[in-house]
Amino acid sequence: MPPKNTQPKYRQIADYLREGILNGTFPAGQPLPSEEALAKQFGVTRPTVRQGLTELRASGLVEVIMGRGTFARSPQSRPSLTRPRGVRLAPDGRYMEADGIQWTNAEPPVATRTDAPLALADLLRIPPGEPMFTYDALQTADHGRLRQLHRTYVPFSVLVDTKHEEEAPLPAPELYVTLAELGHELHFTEYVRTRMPLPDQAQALRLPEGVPLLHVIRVTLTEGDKPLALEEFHLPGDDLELSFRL
Amino acid sequence: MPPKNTQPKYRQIADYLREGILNGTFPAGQPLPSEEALAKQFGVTRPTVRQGLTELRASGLVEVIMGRGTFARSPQSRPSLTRPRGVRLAPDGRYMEADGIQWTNAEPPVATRTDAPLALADLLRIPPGEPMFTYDALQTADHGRLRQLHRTYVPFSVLVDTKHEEEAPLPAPELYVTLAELGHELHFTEYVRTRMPLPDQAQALRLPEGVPLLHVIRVTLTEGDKPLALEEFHLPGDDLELSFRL
DNA sequence: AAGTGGTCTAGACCACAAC
DNA sequence: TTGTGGTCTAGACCACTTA
Repeated sequence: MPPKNTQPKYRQIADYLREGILNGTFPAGQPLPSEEALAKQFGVTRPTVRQGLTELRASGLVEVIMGRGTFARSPQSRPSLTRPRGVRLAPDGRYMEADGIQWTNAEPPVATRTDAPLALADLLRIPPGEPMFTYDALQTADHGRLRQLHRTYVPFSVLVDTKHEEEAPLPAPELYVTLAELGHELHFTEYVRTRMPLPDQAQALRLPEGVPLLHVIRVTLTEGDKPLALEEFHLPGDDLELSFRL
Repeated sequence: MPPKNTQPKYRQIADYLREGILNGTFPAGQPLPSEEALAKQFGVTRPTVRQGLTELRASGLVEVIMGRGTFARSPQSRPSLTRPRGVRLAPDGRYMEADGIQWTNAEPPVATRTDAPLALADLLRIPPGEPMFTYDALQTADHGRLRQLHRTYVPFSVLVDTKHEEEAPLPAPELYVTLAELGHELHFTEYVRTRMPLPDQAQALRLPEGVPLLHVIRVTLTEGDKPLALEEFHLPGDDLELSFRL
């Protein structure tokens, strides 16, 4: 038996379209041929065409607008926004993000208490299960065009013998002032990961199909590298890059 | 007419399975019910079940092994590897990656000349179209368990009046020595992006379905912030995180 | 051999957008 | 009204894995 070296039809269709999108035959923003037209062109039925298109959607190369058509997305172009990561200490004792973005909470932030899951306990060097103050916020800027999910964790143990023992501290950037007032010189480490969003994350961040998340964990440390607090950021992976000075 | 508030069947199936994966009903590494079983359970046909499973695949929650079944993937757990980003200058004048990983080229690296595309010309502050030395390598470490795509760009203009005017310089880390010998004190900025891989990238990095890429651009600069060279890294987005000290 | 997922057909009917 | 994509059926046959 000769080896089978033919690709499945739906993949040939996907390859044809991807090729066209990357080489400019199907320019970004322009509609692809309709599913019906592709079915006729390739001599297959519509479900087969759709199977190919599903691949392109999952890889973010294509965007579907209901009732209008399937559109090529700009692929590997430059992100429109670069966010320098860092925290600056102003002369007045306040802290500012290096990117200078002014966020507002889309909804009132949710303050709760969480027991530290293993992964976070590890980064905070506290026992798993230790209670933490938790802040949860969906933040927007630039009239809703920028979005991020922001979560703050402060272990109870960090705040014993302070006025915050019973009352939740404010989230960053005020949190940094609170921590600095405990007598520490703060510094920060960030951990960057990526993954595909869950449906609720995709909705909150208005992510198109096939667009991953950037997941940033920022740990606030003392000068002696003792972890004080942890923040989680979920950022849209399209049209955004982070920059770090090494 | 009452508003239609029923989810499509395939999405109900996807939600049911995703829920089960996240809450432990379907533990990571364990097989989900077969497509046939799910079809019977939900009273639908197999294509409908598969449409739901396609969603979970694209979001990386599920892995399919041909002939064996569909398996839950560990979702948001901690990555097994943290790579501190940075470059260290050893006393002997050599440079080392902060993560200490020793990479070997899976295949001989490909040296070519490229004309600077707009996005890279911008970061290197050279005119678009200026020729650059280019190195391309698929690197592995830890017996092939770690993989990264590495590309180096050095504009011709940086190397005029040096012995490398005609002969391509070696890629990093030797490149840094070469650049330092031009009399510069080097520093580095990294830009982090994410996106879904193209098929060839997914294959080279052995990425499972639904796993995004980390795309890191490192620019080597003089003490006066003049860009000298640029490297691109494509890293698997699962099971890996980058860390940066701010 | 039995069980799994992979590919594909040939339709049907619906929801949405533009004209 | 027409054209687009969205959902779903009821199969068929194939390829791969395990026993």
